[in-house]
Amino acid sequence: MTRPATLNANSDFRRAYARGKVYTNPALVSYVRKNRAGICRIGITASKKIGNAVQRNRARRVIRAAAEMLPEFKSGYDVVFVARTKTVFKKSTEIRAVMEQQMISAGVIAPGEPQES
RNA sequence: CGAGGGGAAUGGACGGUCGCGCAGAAAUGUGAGGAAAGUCCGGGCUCCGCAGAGCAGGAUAACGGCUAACGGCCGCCGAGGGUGACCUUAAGGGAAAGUGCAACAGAGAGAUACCGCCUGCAUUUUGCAGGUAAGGGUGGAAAGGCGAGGUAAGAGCUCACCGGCAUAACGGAGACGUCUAUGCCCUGUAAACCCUAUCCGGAGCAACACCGAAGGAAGUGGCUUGCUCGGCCCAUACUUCGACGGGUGGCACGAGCAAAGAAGCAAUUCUUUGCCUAGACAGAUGACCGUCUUCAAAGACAGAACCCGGCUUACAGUUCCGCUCGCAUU
RNA sequence: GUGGGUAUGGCGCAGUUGGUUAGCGCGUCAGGUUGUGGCCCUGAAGGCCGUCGGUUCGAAUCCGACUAUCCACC
Repeated sequence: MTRPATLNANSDFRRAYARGKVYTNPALVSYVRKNRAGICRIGITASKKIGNAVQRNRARRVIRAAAEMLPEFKSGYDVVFVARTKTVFKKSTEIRAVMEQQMISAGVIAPGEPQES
């Protein structure tokens, strides 16, 4: 998928945490919520618990690279990916497998679609 | 061969595919560090204010130099540590301006008489008065140390020697050193108050300027450093709400980088030539693969946020150049 | 970016113009009391005062560097 629109506002993140569906894994946590904008937006967070600035940047980049390897998301969803401590030590291909499974469960991507990469 | 000490460098290299920030019409170019970190100092820049003055407050502390400046660096002296190479230096102004403190122990902590010694009086063991800091004991520290003279016993009371401090002379650019002379109010503490010398206006790029919003609403005299004096603007001013909001600039050509030469022990400075090398605003570097180096292929510490000079702290592995000590051999 | 605070037994806190041996409450352990438990009484253990270094005769206290954590402002 191409690089989508990003979530910026704190209120959007709070809405996703409060009302979205949660999918957890030791390497990645995903919050999915429908929006009314008609487009798909993605937010990535890496808290101070992850580590220093290098490790937080690394976690964000790995998650972004994993998302770009997946097929196009259905429009009308806000997706928030939260990095965890183990995300830093994973490769993007490992994150992609976890993310694909979570997105299929959420119905954001259809199962069995051919992968772009 | 073993042990150690100093200085310098590197922080995998090259290439391919997909993707990202910035510049560009496009092709394409370019894209994190030695510490970008901590924010401990110093400066540039911007605004406030302004002929500003004083007090308060803060910082620094041998000497000479470098620098835009510094609490930094270089050189050098003193002190301390090490057999040595070398290292540390908040230990490096003033205790002889003044004040304070020195618990416990001890008789007594710049002030003294517990034991002791000596003298006198009373006198039986002893008691009282005076003198005394040589000896005992306490303590981290006890009148600078030690010897002689001297004395009733003693005492820098006097003298010689030694240490410390101050002044003078000589050498040195200076800190300082040397020997000599003279004097001495010779415990420690100034990371206790303090004194001396030097320096410091305040705030920070979320500064600041402009555009837009609605020149909308409410309130009040306000600004100038903590205080005082002095000064400035006066309702077109200031504060709050609107508004933890939007956009543009500030924003990268700079105390810049590289090479060569010159001055200097060095820090550093000068001259010439060449180069342009991140600029985001929720924030750009990721994924996969090949070759080489390697036992092994990335696995150290770590991500610019206005910009520089330092300091401090973190750091896997590797390389290079001097030096010291010990043992052995020639 | 700027400024400030805190760190002391398992927990919550005192103690900082330097002084001998660092206290308090709760908790823990042992004993007593009770038919048993609680309450209560008695006693004990548990601290290199966040780390490293310095000043001093002597540092939880003063000074410097570092670490962790909390807070405020623009």
